[in-house]
Amino acid sequence: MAMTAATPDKRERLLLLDGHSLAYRAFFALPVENFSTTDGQPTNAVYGFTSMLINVLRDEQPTHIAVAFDRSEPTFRHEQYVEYKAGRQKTPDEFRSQVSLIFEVLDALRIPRMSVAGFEADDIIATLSVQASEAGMETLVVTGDRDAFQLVNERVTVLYPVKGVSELARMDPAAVEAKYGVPPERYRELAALVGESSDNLPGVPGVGPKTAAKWLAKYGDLDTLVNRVDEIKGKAGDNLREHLSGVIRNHQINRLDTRVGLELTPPQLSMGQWDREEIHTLFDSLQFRVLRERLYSTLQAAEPEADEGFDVRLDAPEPGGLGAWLDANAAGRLGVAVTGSWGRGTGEITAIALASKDGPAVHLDPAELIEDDERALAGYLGDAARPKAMHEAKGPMLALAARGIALEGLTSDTALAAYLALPGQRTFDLADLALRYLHRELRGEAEDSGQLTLDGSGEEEAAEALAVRARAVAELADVLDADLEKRGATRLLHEVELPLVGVLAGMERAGIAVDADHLAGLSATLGGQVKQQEQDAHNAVGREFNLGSPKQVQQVLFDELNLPKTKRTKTGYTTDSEALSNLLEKEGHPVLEHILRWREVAKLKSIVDSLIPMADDAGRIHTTFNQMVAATGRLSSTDPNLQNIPIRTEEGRRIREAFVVGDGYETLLTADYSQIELRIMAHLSEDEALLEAFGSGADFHTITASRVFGLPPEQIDSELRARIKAMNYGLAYGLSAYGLSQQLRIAPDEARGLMEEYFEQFGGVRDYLRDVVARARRDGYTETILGRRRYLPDLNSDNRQRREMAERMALNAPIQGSAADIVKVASLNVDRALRGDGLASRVLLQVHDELVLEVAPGELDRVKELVGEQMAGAYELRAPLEVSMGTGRTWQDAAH
DNA sequence: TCGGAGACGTA
DNA sequence: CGTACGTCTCCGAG
Repeated sequence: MAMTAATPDKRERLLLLDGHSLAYRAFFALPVENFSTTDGQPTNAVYGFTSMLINVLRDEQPTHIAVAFDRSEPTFRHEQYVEYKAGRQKTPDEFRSQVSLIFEVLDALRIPRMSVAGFEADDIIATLSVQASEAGMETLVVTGDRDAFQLVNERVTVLYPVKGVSELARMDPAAVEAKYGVPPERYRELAALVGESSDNLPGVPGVGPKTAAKWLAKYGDLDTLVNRVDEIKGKAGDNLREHLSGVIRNHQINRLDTRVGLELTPPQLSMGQWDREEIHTLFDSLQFRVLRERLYSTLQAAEPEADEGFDVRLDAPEPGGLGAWLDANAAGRLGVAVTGSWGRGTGEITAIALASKDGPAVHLDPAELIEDDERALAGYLGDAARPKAMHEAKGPMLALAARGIALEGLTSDTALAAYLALPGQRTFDLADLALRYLHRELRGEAEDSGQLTLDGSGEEEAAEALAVRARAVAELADVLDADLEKRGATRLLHEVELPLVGVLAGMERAGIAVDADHLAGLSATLGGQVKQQEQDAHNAVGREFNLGSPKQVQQVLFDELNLPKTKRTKTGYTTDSEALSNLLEKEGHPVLEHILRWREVAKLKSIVDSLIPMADDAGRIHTTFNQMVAATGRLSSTDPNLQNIPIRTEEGRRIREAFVVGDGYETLLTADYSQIELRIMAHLSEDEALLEAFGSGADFHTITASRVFGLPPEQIDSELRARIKAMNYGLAYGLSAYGLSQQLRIAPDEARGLMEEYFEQFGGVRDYLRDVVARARRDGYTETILGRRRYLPDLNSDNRQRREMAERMALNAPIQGSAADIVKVASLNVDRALRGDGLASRVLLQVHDELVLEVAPGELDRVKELVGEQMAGAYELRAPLEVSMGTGRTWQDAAH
């Protein structure tokens, strides 16, 4: 950390910021195009302000702090001079929407913000700086308003942004004098002569800082200058005499008031403890990732409660003594921490530590254990009756399984528990959770007391660090148990998420077989097409360009070919497939077809090429399922993502043909839920008409369409059916009439009429959707059928974009989340039933509403029956779940 | 080298 | 101006 002149001393140091002035600076310094959230909320001012704030906290290490804001009401200056600040441009809307976000940042950081009717931020700052000086404090003022220079003295320094938001000029008395030629106490007089256009305070024409400083130097002060104004010669002298009253007025108005009545005094402004959770949530929603990291590294030391670590005693049982140690120390739940590596369905353990929440710990290197101890360890880990807690157990589970060690008896996974408590978080770092829930730093106590020996090779430290993790997990598990109980998520954790860990590990371990030759063939075919389309596109334009660069595509289409502009994006005009298809229809330029086609085949080729090297020696691909990322409760799949393998196009489906049944198995089986989300919507809304439509057994979209249009089902053509199908699905996403009109390419009025008629028939759905949002607004969260919550604080945001986004999330979360609940229960039950019946068939993949299984020879009939039963019976909905299945050698063949 | 932006694959 | 994800590529900032 760079700390030269700014090295903190013992003295108390008050930091005062001018909120509006700095935010306004940031607003114009940072391009709004580059600083917006994905949902379009501009954040350039918040970002710049927060960035400056963090920098100055880091560099100046203040002990006290406040941020002052202007108010919209007129101030005493307006009373003195009606033209004060007249002629200012109206504050841009993009700026105004960010002020409340800045308030949120400050509130989360527990930084007091102050504003007083009738006064400007500068007056508050002036008052506080005087009071601070009297209290013996040093003051730093950060503002983009030069008026503050009048406050500068030995105890008050102004930090003035010079360019952008990253550099602050340190204005102490010497710096002010060097820049303006007058000492700070004369600055007001100089400013009165020069004027301030942004405040609509005109100065003397032709007089700049140079001349003004010269006069003040010659006459000593403004009073004397005014008294002897006749002595000044030349044009400047004439101007001064002519504008003398203005100068005197300026001098009165630019004086900062140092006697504003305030509720807090400088000693009351000490830096408080900020709320890590709030900052997480807020910065997540603002999409400030880098800033959050910077904030944490700056303020980590400022978390006063976090000065404790974990005091763990490490036992070293004799060889052969592990069993006895476990009998003595593992009566209750132990925390288990593991180092090693894992992924792609396998892994390796390098060390393992066990610790109860208040007893001793043990650290083991599995490679060095004698046989007795290894047996004792495996026996303990595999014993379902001996409770354990881990943090992110799935990876270690894979690594243990690779050693032939089973892991049973997991009664908590602290990451998973935290995910249920705070499903919107991005990460569930153990150190973060220890701080948040235990108010402790993830480190040993020895380090704290300085007893750490530095001669070791680091092995001891590593062992202690792992023991600390095990201990932290043990303690955290209890606290999270209590937290989940309060949130009503205990059963969800113990009966769904925890047992699912093992099922997912099994799926990852199994992997799915691929036909390498088929993939290679596809890659070659697609490669040829990519080349061809690229060539054709270049020929159609008459020059080469990079089809993979949206920027170059924009240039070709809109600058060179002068095609009509499409919808705006942050950086230009969109070239997405919808826009290009529209252009193709209207303009018919051949290059459009080639770009679209190129994108299609290039995408497919990239998927194929990414899969090829993923296959292991046995020709199987192992994805990783993430159980803690989706805010709604869904799983996600990475490395590779097997939940987005193409299916919509003929060529896409060719990729599905590459996923095949593996050696020793008879066939693949896919089983999926029909319209699970719509059934859930019918269930939750209890809309009689909708439930009846599901009960009738006929085509759901046709039946609902026939009700809406008042026609018999046989008169519902594909066009009418498609409209209602779009409505049916769109409702669960918070679709608007406008959105529907866009999708169906009909007039907004027509779409609105369609929605009205729909709700006429299915009023229960409308009531339910309304109610869901209202309840979420009141409670702060939505809930699924199994009690999985999603917290949506933005439902009460005063920012419309954010609020409406949160409303759509509130509509969708119970539906998507309940579907996720059901599929998870189904996965568990299918797996359990397969094991229970001693079958060798196994689940390989879960794709949101679909399971893919590999069926062992001779088991197909039993497996089909079992899967159908377990999936349909996973949850009793008022619109009963329906499952359809298909089998085949490949994933594609198994489609149905 | 990293990360944002744009595009696009799935449910 | 319809939710939830992950990955690829390009390209500018560091």
